Amino acid sequence: MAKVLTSKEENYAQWYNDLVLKSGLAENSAVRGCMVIKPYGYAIWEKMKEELDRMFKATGHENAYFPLFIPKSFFSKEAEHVEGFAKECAVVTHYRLKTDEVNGGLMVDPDAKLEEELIVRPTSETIIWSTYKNWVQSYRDLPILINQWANVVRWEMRTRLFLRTTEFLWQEGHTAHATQKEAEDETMQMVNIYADFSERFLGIPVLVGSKTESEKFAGAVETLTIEALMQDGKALQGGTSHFLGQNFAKAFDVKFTNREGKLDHVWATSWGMTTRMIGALIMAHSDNHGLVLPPRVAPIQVVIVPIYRGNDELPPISEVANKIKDQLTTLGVSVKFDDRDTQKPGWKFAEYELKGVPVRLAIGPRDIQNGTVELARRDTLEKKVMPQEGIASYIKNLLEEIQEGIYRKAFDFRSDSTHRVDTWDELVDVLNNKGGFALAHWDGTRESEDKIKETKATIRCILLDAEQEEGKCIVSGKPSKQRVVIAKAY
RNA sequence: CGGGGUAUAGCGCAGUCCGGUUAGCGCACCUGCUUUGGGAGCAGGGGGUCGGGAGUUCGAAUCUCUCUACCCCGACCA
Repeated sequence: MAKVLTSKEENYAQWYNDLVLKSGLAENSAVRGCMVIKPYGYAIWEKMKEELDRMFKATGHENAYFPLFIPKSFFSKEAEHVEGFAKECAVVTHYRLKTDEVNGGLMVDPDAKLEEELIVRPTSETIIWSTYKNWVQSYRDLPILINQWANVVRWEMRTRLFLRTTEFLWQEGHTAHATQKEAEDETMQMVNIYADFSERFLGIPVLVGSKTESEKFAGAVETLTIEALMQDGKALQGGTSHFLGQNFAKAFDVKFTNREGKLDHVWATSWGMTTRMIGALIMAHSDNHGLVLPPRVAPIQVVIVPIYRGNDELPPISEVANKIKDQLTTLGVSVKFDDRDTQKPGWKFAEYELKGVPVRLAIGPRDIQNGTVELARRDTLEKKVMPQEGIASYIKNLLEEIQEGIYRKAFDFRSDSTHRVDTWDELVDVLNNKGGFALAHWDGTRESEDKIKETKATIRCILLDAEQEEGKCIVSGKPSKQRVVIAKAY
């Protein structure tokens, strides 16, 4: 096979980039740091969206939409929030262009300067909480359980396709509650939804934990996260779910009368997952032949490739192919019959491998004679000849098996890449030589955390379900009750 | 924002040091024939303001100045 991808072993970052481009998921655009998501990549996003949306609605959330622009003054209301986002905001200062009489072309009309600049949202807490203020007077108005599908802009220094782009797509949930407990439960519920989605749908095992003080969301009391492990041993933060306490309610003066007739500030959460998860999906499962997509997110689950010479051989093949396609469609499987005569079979095999289609069927004259098809699995690259009879239900089951197999493989990789370390030297050894997650005792101080950061790794999270054990901080030697997860990350 | 690099056909590159025919090569594209069970072969063909601007020169992809864009490495981040 012609080599179109740089191998993972040769250069992992290059492999990733090649893969995104060659498989047709996305490409860089004319705009710095912004990508074009191509149809195949967008189809994956639509699948993810569809499933997440279903999960949100099943837990009582509704979709709404808030403005792209946020008045600058809104940002200054929550101190930590400003601090966190001010450095990466795109700002609208004018509302009109005019012809440049001197240099030709267009120029910003200096007479069209805005009274107050508008920020292109990097996240919507501020505009949403300024709105919620008008929606809440009584505990009867609570909870508010809203999600929005949107694009946001963060002016990052360096960008990478899907992993970090200036503009990205995401969903952001913003809920308001009458009690602390209810908001905390919501925060927990949503991080668990992300974990479930990631594992069951994307086939990516995740650790669920809380962020340290220094790593949490700007303006949050607590940030819960899901952390996944990529094949190069680096961690990637998936979704995050924030317990915002009463911070935003206080900043935007959102008060309500509770059951006891007393005035109180509303309790808040926010949670989000982004197109970055497509990057995680790619890096978690794919190989040197291309993407490996779990069946549940694959836009095409089965592709049928006819093999024929001359137009006489095609009709009987098409007949069988269409029959199998219909059977699969009835079972809810998405199928593409690629009968283009502009590409050869070998070309198509390579192409669908690159695109990560889970199951490929090849049907040629031999199969017509014998009543068979050739079935190839993308995840294991196994091929075998199967009878046409009963192939649809076989594939239906096989897709489940593949979904499970992909998850299992990622899970085993993570297990093999998770190391308990008890000394500083062991930590450095894991980070520099082995990669993956290091589980280590930490004394909970900022000083020790900063020391860990000098290795270029960070504390990814404090596991929610970690076992309690006596230990000593690998930095300070001070006592610690449980281990935290340390890794280099994207 | 610091350090390094790049800009020549849709993509990837050579040519630039040392100025001089009509700016090449691979892939892709188009036409024809032969092919089709793992990215086909042969023949023919199309496609370029050499990133923009200014300068030096008889002559600039090549030298000088300038602007712009992008990439890589760091600090920031989902």
